[in-house]
Amino acid sequence: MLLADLVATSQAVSATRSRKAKAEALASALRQADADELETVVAYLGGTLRQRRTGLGWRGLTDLPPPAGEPSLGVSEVHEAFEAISAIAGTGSQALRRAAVVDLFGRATADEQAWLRGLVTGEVRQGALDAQVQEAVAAVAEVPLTSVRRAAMLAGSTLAAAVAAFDGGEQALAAIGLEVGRPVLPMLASSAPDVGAALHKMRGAAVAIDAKLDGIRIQVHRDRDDVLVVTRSLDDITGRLPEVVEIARSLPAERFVLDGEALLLTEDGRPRPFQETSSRTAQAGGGVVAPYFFDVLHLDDRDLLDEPGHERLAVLDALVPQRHRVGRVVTDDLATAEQFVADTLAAGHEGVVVKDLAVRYEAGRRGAGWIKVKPVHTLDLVVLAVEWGSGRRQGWLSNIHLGARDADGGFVMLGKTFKGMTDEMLAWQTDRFLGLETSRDGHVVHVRPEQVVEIAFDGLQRSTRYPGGVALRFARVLRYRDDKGAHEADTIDTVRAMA
DNA sequence: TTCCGACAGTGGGGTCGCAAT
DNA sequence: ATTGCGACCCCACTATCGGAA
Repeated sequence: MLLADLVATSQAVSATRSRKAKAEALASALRQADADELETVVAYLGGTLRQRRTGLGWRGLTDLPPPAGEPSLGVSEVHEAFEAISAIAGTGSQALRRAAVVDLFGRATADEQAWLRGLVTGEVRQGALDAQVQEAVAAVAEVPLTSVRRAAMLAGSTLAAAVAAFDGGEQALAAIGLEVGRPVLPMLASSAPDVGAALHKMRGAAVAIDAKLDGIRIQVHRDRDDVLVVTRSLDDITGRLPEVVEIARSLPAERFVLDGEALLLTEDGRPRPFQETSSRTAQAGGGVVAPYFFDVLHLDDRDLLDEPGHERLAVLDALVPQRHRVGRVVTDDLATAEQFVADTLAAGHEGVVVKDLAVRYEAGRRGAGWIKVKPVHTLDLVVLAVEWGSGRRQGWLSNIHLGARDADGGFVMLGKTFKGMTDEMLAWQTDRFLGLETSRDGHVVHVRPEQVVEIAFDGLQRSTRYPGGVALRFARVLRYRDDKGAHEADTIDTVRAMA
């Protein structure tokens, strides 16, 4: 199969908004693929390379050679080229990598170059990724979609599920189960503004409320002496968390899979800021990053994924000592729930996760069974500049620069945000900020600091990037405030007092 | 007919290691 | 020694489609 066929498919997928039509287009490309190139085709249709890291990014793909006039590259040929490039990563030979890139891209047409660049940077943007590919795989292999999805979650890979579906059909898919030592996509939580709303969504069902720790999500597999620790994206970080490995080995069982959070604590048991856990997790030394578990997926040849939450928690409590579990309360009473939230926040944690005790462990899903609740802070800030958007925001001013007032009438930048804007707001702010424009610098439009915006955020973090030494975490727009002038915006002193 | 779950897209700040300067 | 890039950690939010209610 030619790369050009894949690029044409991707263009057809982009051209329609119908998800069914997208899946149809993906399926017809799958039907054309030879058996020996199927894995590459599945990966590429889903917008991902088969290599975890290539050392290439947007910068490494500027200054490309002139494109070829006619398409000639085969799909497998492209995969082999990226294999070679990936092998160079880590050897330190930039010149070799550059030569390989020039060779590959020099054989690609202009369309193919652009598409390959998107593939490398993860910006294929065809309105279809894993989920649509799974749909196409199910259609072509003539197996139920639910079987493909389930296998993909349990194998931690759509590619593995696709291979099973094509090789052995529904039987092969069904044979993919939870395997100790093979990471599973973690279950995720949806969110609610407060515990009252979360409990309401549970419709009176019995719930467990867990403390939400602000660390690194970990999945820990142990098979006798073998321990594997992976992150939310299933990266292996076993070597960086020796304390977690030790604790896993100390638990009274031979084989298990645990879900939890790794977190750096101070001597007195207070959680350290996320930045410190992150730093300590990226290297060794400098304090103990301990695990705090909240779920168990497998214990000594017993799969627990399909057991209800209350059953899994009973197993967890029997396996893991309390000092390595997250704080938890089981209740259906709002006042008890609110008290637990207050206590958890007072202990320095990020928030809570409300969990329906009846639901199974839905690997890879952001289900309604788990709902996170975190407190939100707000500030009235002034827009200092705006950036032109890309993709569906092309032609709109999108990403806004935020500043707090300082003592001598100036402003201190605290970060940027593009979140929380409706299309209507994007249209309005494009017009508004062009009216306030003072100068341009690349894709940045500087404006007179007159527009006040109410910003929600999760907290403040230490910053070396911004002049005030602090930055907003997860900033998003709530609304523009036309009832306030810039002189009434919050000050950097107010911000520092919050930190 | 309306509602809502799941997806994809659009980017944010911070951390590290590594190579080029 | 400093800087820029790539790869991952943590993410929130809106628009949209299509099946569920």
